[in-house]
Amino acid sequence: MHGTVNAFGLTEGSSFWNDFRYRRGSEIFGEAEPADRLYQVKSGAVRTFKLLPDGRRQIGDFHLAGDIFGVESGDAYRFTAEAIVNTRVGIARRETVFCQFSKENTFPGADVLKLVAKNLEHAENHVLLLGRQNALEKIAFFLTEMDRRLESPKLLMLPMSRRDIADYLGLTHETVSRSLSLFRREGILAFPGKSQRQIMLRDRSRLVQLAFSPDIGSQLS
Amino acid sequence: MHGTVNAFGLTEGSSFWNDFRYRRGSEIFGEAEPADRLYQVKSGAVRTFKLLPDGRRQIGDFHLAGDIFGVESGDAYRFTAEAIVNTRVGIARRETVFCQFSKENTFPGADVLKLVAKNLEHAENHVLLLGRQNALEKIAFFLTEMDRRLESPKLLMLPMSRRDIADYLGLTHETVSRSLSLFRREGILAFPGKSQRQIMLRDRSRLVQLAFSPDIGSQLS
DNA sequence: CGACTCCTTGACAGCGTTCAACAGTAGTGG
DNA sequence: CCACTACTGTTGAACGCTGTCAAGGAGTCG
Repeated sequence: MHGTVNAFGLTEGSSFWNDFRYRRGSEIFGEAEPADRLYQVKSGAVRTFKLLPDGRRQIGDFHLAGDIFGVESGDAYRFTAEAIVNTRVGIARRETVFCQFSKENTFPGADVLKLVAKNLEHAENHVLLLGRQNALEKIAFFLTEMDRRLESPKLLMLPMSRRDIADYLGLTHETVSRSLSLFRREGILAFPGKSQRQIMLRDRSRLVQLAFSPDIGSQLS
Repeated sequence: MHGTVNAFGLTEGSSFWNDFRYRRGSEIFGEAEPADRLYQVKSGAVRTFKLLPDGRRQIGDFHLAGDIFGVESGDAYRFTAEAIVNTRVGIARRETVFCQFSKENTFPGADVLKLVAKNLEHAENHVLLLGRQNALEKIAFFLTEMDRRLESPKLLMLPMSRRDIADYLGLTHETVSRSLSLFRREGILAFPGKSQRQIMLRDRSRLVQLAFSPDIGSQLS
């Protein structure tokens, strides 16, 4: 075995990751399908979501370069996964990965536990966000989260559409658009590029403050 | 070791559970406290929740007789736990339980993984509920969930208040009350007892249908 | 280049919240 | 056991946040 070992004990650049490519919008795996594989984003981005019978969609999480997704402790995937943009993905058979873990660790299962626990923590925070925060707080929180995960670049290059953001935050794409426009008018962010998905965060501290203050929004014009 | 082994491999009536009692409303553990214990509800009910800085509350889950709670893979609790009514709780030191697991299982970690995975699945469904369902769907879903967990009794005896339900579903207590009244007027449920927490489900199939149909609600008077 | 999709903005509607009042219930203490 | 008090639940009225519907322009992918 070769390659460097990351925080989850998964080797990067190792032989058991087979590279695949997905066109934007294409499905990587479907809800309720047998969960026999594990995935890692090499480049691009992925959304995992659930659908209600009438088509309403709730995105559970976005997966960016380096993220592992498709981790299940049961037999089937509980989300559908789609490529948001053209994406390169590493795929490994579940048994292969877990088997290699067993050889390397005195406490097999610890690493899959760590991955599941990370998902749980994210979902728990997501519940709080969806249940008790208003539109402006949600947008502020989302921007802060993406900024952190993309390591606070000069310019935030979002791979996802307004509708994706809406389906992640429990809003409509119109409300997302309006909230971003409001923040722009307030000078909190700017769209310096041609694409509206390139966002410059001009006041990160203000954004963090807004993420947990329901009333500040109403003070904005 | 004695006692029967349940689905999670935790022995019931076993020696490592120390019994404690909590008055209704009292705190069992607090968010961010060291997570060195594991809990099981013997009788009564518990709520676990997060608070925003300004006091808004989001209940993550209710724990009923038999349920295990306080399972963490990290160092600290991520929720506060309170007794909803006077409650008897079994408490075990975390190391004790995990240690006993190790002796009994060839795959240590599998059982805590199972518990964490169960929490994750619940949180994922909760995200869908909060993000994409309206008030009537939420209430119908909640009643169906409680009915299932209490094993479809003749009369649903809810331990929690309207406000608790509201904070679980991301609503206000007034909206919860109004929705329940609407269902009562429609003959879907009834309050046969003196307490409004005793609910008789008169049409379970209708309730399940309502839980995933946003438009049916508007057809009601 | 052309046909999409994506994003923004406006006008309006409606769902759920907010504020308020009141009745019923239950817990507390004499 | 009863009276007191606080909590709980219901309902009404008005408001406002967010959704819905619509249109138009910008961007992007093939």
